[in-house]
Amino acid sequence: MNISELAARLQLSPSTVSRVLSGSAAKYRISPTTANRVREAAGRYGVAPDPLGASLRRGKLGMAGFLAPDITNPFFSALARSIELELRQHGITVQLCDSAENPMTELELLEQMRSRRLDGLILAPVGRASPALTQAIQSAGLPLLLIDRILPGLDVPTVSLDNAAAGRLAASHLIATGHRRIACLRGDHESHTDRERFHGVERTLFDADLPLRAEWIQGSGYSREAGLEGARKLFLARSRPDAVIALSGQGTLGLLEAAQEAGLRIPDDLSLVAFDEQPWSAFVAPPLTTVVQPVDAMAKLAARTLLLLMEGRAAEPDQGVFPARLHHRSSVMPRPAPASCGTTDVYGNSDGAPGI
Amino acid sequence: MNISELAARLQLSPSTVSRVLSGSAAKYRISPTTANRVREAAGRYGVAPDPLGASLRRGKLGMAGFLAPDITNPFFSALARSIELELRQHGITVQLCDSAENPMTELELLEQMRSRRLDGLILAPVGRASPALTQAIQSAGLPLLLIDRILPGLDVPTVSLDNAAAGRLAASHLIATGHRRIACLRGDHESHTDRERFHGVERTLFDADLPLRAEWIQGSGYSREAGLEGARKLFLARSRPDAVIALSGQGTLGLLEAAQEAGLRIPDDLSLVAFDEQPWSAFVAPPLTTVVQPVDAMAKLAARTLLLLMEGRAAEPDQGVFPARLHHRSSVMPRPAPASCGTTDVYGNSDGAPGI
DNA sequence: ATGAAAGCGCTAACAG
DNA sequence: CTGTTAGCGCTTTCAT
Repeated sequence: MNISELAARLQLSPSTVSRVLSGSAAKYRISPTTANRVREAAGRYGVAPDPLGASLRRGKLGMAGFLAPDITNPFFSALARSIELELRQHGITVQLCDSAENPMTELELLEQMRSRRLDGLILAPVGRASPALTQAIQSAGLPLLLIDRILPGLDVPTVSLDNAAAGRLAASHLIATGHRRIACLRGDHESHTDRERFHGVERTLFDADLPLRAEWIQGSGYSREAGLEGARKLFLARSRPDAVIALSGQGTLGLLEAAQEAGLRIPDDLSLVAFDEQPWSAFVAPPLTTVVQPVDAMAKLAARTLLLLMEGRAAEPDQGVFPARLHHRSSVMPRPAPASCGTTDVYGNSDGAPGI
Repeated sequence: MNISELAARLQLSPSTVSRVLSGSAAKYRISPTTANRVREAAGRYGVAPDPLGASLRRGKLGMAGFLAPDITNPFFSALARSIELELRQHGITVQLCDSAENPMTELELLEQMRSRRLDGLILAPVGRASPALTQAIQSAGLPLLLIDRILPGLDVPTVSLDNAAAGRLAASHLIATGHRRIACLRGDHESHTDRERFHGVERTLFDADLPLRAEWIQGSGYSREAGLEGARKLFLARSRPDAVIALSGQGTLGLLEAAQEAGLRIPDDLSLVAFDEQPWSAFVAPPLTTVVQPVDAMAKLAARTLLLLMEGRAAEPDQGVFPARLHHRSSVMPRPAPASCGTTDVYGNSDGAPGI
């Protein structure tokens, strides 16, 4: 039964019933008697306004979207949960979508959400800034906000980590603990996030006069498989690194797998700093020193900013860059300082022997 | 711009444009000339039928829902991804929702989806079978299918693991490897899933004449925190078990944490079989022997069955119970058989000394 | 091969 | 305080 039918049964006009049921009884000064009569009947027959009709009429859906690149990644599922919580508290339902790290899917989904006239969208892009995507975003015509992986050159409010600083943080820690042969397992090179993190690492090593050999830069992609493949290559490097920074959470899983395959012990053979704290970070062997993002704070800011945007207000600028923290555990083993300025190799593994 | 405006510009009626754009040009024998003219203009102006209007008119949304109890749990996020993939291939968008293991939220979300007139719903319930939930499901009035956690006494198509058999599988393995003091870290006792798994374990131990002390049954809830708390109690047991079966994936994380706290070594001090293969199962210390569910097959069947249901056809009965497999890794350490039938305690830990 | 018209269920402007 | 009316954007008879 719908509002009109109920109205008929009550000998009232649909308007009146609508007003009561959509909570504007007071505003229209519906008599308490009528209001109660309506509410009672609505309850009894299980009548509620059909959101479809209401949305069509109002031009509002009461629904925002969150499009994540990988719902399987704890970072994004945590983000999703927090965003949903925050938005729901403000009466906004969220439609959660997963592009599975696939730019095509992402584009389709984006188009879908646009055409469904969502009231707003939080987008954590796959990270590949294609013209099509840029275009789709710019012409989306709905309040939109980017989170985590940034698309540069796009004038859209944004919530993200200070990725360059995070890269520096990881590298500095490794340097401070005596590592001198620091490798990097990257994510998707085309993503701004990865580039910034890498840039931070690179810069820090450079400033410390430490080499960053080409064979120490591996990995291309955010998947576990990409991490596995990259790490395998890394472990085949003729000159073995004494530490590695893994720039992606899923990639770290691949690294762990490769290390297992190769019989490489962490941190004895190789120290590891891994991006993204994960539920299991403390329990793998060894417990991982991680770069942790303030997921909750980021989600909350994103949600609130979107709410603002949806009200037509402008987002406050520059609130959206968060600092990373290091969570120290045992995947980093301090290395003794080299005897002197010479090329002495304490670990005897710079002789070109392939790693394990 | 919408269909009518486009029609006006083309000097056509909205009907014609609608017919072309919704793919029924052939059916109505629209002349190819007109059809192409429409398509070209639609492309140029970026016009597509507004799903809202279409849905209202058709009474169909082209959208199904998946309501998961914990999107943060890899099992459910994997499920979500597979379901979405399958459904999207059939032109159905899926709205993914997360009830965060909260029955209230679940109820609200369910009500929402009902009122939004989704075309179908796959529900992985939190697992607590309240009358309100049962009622909501029965009166949902949309094609609905339960997955993973079953609500008994509800005549609804269902896809699930053979949980009792899975429990038996885990217990038998432990018995076969010489364990005689087998504990169980449960999930939410009110969920059918947990009960069945536990029942399988209990029954197997009983049949093998093995004791199952009350203090060896701990844990109540699917969260990691619940697992932590339960495991702590377990490790305080006056009589220490030589193995534990963890009935929930998130709970296992808590167990691992508690073991770490207590300085308990797995599998030396305690063997572990954990439910739900997780991305990290192979990398924790030690790599975990897990009970694995055929997630993909389950998701596919669920999606296909829902599709059937949405076409008004009945689901085939009894296709929906899947067997579990054991993935052998190193968290189970074979125990030597006791010398004889006596009470000899090889590990010297039945003397009532607290765990640790 | 196309158009006119009705109506999906709702709400908001306007009228009383 | 309540009703009337119009129309959100679309699809689908029914007509031609």
